[in-house]
Amino acid sequence: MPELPEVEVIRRGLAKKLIGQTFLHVQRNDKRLRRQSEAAALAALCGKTVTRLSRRGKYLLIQVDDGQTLVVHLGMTGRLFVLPASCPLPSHAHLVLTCQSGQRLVYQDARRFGQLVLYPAGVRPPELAQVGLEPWSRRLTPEWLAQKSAGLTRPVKNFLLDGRFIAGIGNIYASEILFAAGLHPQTPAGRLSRAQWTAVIQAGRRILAKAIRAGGTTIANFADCEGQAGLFAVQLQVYGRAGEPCPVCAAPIQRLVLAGRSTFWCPHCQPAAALAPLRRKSYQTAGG
DNA sequence: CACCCCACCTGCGTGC
DNA sequence: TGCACGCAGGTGGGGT
Repeated sequence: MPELPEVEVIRRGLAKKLIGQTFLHVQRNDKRLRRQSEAAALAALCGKTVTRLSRRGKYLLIQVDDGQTLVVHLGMTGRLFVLPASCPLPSHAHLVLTCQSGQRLVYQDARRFGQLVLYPAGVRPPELAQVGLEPWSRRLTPEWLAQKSAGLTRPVKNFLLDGRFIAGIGNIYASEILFAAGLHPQTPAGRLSRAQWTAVIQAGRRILAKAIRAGGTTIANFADCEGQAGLFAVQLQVYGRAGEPCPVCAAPIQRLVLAGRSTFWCPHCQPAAALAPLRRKSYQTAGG
């Protein structure tokens, strides 16, 4: 689930159900997460009313009326959903917040790569300081990306996965965005032209927005308490499709591993020839 | 610095 | 049926 679109879909769904709800009971199991507050600290949510749900990159922020903020990260397998009182808890339910309506907010995470940290009022969560620009930020421009990537030789795929630059892009959408932008995933980040960065920004915004819209149909399943099985109805063009024909040109989709992560691309639509290192020079001096 | 590798976990699909 | 293995949507600490 957990790239920006999925977190945003969850945020919107939870906002409808949780804002104004008061937590009457806090239940935390003894399994460690990647980052966590102690169970005793989480108990401070008891009696507090949800005022706001926001998102920063892949982090979900649940704010309550005394100013505390529960910062949630879903890791690889984390899920957040609201269960009717009658529904049994699923396995790997690490945090259960019972509302005055009887509904329960559940954090479930099989692999436990996620985070549940409660910060007091006035404290700025330090992990958010590392989060880069939101994809729709006005500050996200081809010039900004050119500056940040100047001199970097790492593949542009790895650059997109580095949330300190653009926040929220994960392994699936990195491949999808580069396909839409017509860029070979191994292109050195520092060699992209201004036009290529523009294509990355535009493809990124379009694909992420489309995924959010598609994910909207998914959250309803959570509401109906059948959230276990195959969720995201996102139309993936290349991810996970090695050997299948490219939806644009029918060439077989290729798979390669970059920074230890599966990467999918079309050899015809994303030719390595797009490297064009010559074009970079004038652009680098111009773009700063 | 920049970059890569790997650990952190459980579950699922595949092939023997 | 059982088991070993590879793979999985993320992050960040540590090594090169």
